[in-house]
Amino acid sequence: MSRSSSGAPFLSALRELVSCYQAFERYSAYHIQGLGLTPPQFDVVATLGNTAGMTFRELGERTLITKGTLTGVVDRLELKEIVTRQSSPDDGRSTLVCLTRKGERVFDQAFPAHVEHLRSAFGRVCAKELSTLEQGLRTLSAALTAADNSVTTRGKT
Amino acid sequence: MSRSSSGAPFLSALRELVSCYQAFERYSAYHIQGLGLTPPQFDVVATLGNTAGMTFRELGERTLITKGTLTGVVDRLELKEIVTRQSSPDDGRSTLVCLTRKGERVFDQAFPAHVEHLRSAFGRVCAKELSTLEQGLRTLSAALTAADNSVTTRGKT
DNA sequence: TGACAATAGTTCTAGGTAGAACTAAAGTGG
DNA sequence: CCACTTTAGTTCTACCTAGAACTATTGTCA
Repeated sequence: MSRSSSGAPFLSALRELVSCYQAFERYSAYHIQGLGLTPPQFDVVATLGNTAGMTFRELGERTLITKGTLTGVVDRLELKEIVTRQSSPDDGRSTLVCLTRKGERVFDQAFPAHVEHLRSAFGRVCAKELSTLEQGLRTLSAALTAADNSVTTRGKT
Repeated sequence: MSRSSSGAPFLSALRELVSCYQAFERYSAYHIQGLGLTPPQFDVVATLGNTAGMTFRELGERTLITKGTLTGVVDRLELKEIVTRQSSPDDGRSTLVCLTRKGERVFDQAFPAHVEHLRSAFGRVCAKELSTLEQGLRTLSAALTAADNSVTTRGKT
């Protein structure tokens, strides 16, 4: 999707979106890996922080990781003794994922440090510009979602 | 990286960046998979289109796919008879990747269709807003790159 | 020209990804 | 109460991913 010279003006905005996202991922992942976690693992730990645990379903909704993938991510966090699986008392189908004591320590140390890491990049952009950017992204997201709906619902009425 | 409520204002811009990118990926991938290709495979085909072929190195630079990954992507395109590997006449180390005749047909059919698919989403956003967005993304990319450099070069002077 | 460094691809490892098929446990409606 | 449907997780397949180690070739320079 990294097209170069081509006839359509919107493609250059698109290229910028992709490369900005990749720059963020790179920057973020660099720090997270220094903590001994992968980005999805960090995402799970950050989501479970300061909660009493949650089901796979809930965890998947918040992290945007699909359930099949989540099984593996939680497996590896369990091996590292950062989370545990506990069967839900009120629903025999669901499993609660909770931070262990060690997991809480990881969260308390890693989460603020990561936010600080991000701030040291985002802080270079003035607040006004950041909010304009956020608004533009919102508009584009909406356009993509709208276009997506009008394509994927073709004839499903 | 999909943090919810938290103390820092820049996190909401960040969330928007991630979800916008994901919306784009979803929208784009949906169409590409309808063509029987994966997004990286399409990226390779689109890059090779209207060229006489290029080396793995060049192809990797343009698609932002690292060489280890590229080997596998090209393997699968070769199985589908969309590209071929040819050893370079002037450098015994390098391999040229070229579209086959079938690959060219795929390109001619898929590439304009995909640009059109994208236009039907991006066209919903006015040109002015799109260009403001592009500028904001550029600024943020630069901030991320700058922050990245000042972190990864720690003491490497 | 002969050691040594750089470069091009491949291979291997560990992990993430979606989606489909599967199992078990709840709900639901007759 | 029993079939039927839905929901929760797991498993499986096929793919992408980076990065490190490896092979083969080429360039360098003394």
